[in-house]
Amino acid sequence: MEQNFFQKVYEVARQIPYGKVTSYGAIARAIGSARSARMVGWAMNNCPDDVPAHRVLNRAGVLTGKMHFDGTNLMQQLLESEGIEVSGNQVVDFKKHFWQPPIQ
DNA sequence: TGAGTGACTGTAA
DNA sequence: CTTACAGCCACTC
Repeated sequence: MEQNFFQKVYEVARQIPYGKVTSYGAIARAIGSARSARMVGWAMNNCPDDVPAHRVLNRAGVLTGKMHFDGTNLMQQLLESEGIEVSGNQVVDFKKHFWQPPIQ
């Protein structure tokens, strides 16, 4: 299988700058499948180590995938280490840290 | 081959 | 304002 979809997801996810975050929908739109936001999250389930999955959140800025990380608070700590404030499972000033991936 | 599922999103009530 | 529902695509069983 080509797995082109996954490759595109990873390619976009890798472009997320340090200290920035984006949403599944934004990535889905960037790869031309705006309605495949769920698939983006599914792709993250197989995320390679070189893909900063902790910078990918849902539209509300909530760490929906935090449970998929080894540590219960690993995702939050990674974000905080990049200068992003996290309250509980939600990012503070999400829009401020939001990064729009380039539409291909 | 068909039905079920998911790290989501947007609109409706 | 908050809560619910339906749509969506790709993948697994």
